[in-house]
Amino acid sequence: MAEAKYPSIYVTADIVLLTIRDDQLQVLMVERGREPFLGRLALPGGFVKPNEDLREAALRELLEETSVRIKPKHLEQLATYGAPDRDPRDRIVSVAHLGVLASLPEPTAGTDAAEASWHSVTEMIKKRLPFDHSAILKDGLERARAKLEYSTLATAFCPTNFTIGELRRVYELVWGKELDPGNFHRKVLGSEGFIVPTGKERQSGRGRPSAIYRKGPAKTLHPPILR
Amino acid sequence: MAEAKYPSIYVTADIVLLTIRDDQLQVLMVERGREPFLGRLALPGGFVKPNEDLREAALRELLEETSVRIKPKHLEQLATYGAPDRDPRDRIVSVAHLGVLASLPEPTAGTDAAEASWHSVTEMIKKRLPFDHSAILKDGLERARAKLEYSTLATAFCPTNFTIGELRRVYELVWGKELDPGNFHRKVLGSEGFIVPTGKERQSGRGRPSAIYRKGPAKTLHPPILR
DNA sequence: CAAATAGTGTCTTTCAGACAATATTGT
DNA sequence: ACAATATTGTCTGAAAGACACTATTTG
Repeated sequence: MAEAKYPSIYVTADIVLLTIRDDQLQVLMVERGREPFLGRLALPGGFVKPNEDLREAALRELLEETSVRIKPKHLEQLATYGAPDRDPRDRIVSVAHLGVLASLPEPTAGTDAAEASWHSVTEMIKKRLPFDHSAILKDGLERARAKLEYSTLATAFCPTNFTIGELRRVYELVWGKELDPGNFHRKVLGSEGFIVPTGKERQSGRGRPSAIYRKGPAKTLHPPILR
Repeated sequence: MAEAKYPSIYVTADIVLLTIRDDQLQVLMVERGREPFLGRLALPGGFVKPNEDLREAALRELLEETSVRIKPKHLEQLATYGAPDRDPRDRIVSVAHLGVLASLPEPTAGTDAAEASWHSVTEMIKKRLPFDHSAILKDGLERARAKLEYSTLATAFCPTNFTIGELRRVYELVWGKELDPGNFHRKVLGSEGFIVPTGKERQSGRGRPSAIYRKGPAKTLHPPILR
């Protein structure tokens, strides 16, 4: 093809990885190990290899740049950011991904050289992040918010077994507003295939024990759970 | 950065441009002028230039490859396709876009070398298109279908002035099913800022004359118009 | 018992969808 | 008058949201 006429472009895969920790919506960030923006907090990501799919690249970078061993329960492409000046040095097009994970047993961890750490999404949204990572994070958050309405994405924030109260907390933290426990309960159970009972009960804390559920087979919610 | 370690990748911008012509949902295709797949029908698109935004590239390719002078009323990024083997020769990542246009006065037209022509979406969906263009077209169609529900995208298929009947026809053709005229009428008028009356009336054909509307200021529909 | 959380019941409003009825034109 | 399209009206059922109420646990 036109190899000479069209100088190639560097392609990276970045990822907005969300989880809920300490009753907070958090995002995984890495401390940049090289210029530009050395030492600054940025979204994890890196160059796509010649024979690698975009999704693979996002997953690999997650493993390399951070010590996140467990794969995200959910991973989807978000959007591609390609403004010519988005990187001050080279022309780099970034294919951003959105990932969602249940809170890990081991908190931050940091085996490799790169420092990976969880941060409050609210705080990261306020900060000015390097490159166009502020826009990417904002878009990722909005995507997650929107998908809670009509998809079963919320279960990706939960461990295998969870209570309706925990699921509700996911919605509350991502949407940033409290929901009526009673109405939520009914809506979730009324949405075909969203969650299935395990038969088990109890769990933690004070108050009446709750039934324990697992993710159901549904991918989309009928009817949806609106913001 | 790692220029040596990470061989660059070619980036193209492709576009699924939809319109309604001859009471049919149609998509703009070009006849490929070079290998691979020389002579085959494919989605318009081409290489992103070094200092060009992705959106710009999509628009430029549309102008270059086809004689579509008028800009699409709507243009958004669809998704990025980057399977390593999606192009049999080089590693090419394609940032696909979705465009929507009102039916042009001049039908196909074809000034440049490349042959551009409108085709029934239904037929193109059935066909096996080169590269992964079948998947891209399918995704583009699904995006358009979904966006009719909660956005004002449908008006992008219409000229400046249109009747509710014409707007309904957009929904019917994109969704592939007939809608109740009465219910549609009420829903559209009840959706804040979707369309505004021009005061004018009449238009064409048989039957009671219809009021003429223009696109309103709203971007999203409250309440939505569900499939 | 008080506080906390889980879960159920009730009521009002909104809206979707089916379908009937009326309005106004061209043939 | 008839066919076609626009527009309005009526009814039923689903679901959202507010909120009261019951159930069951811990402290």
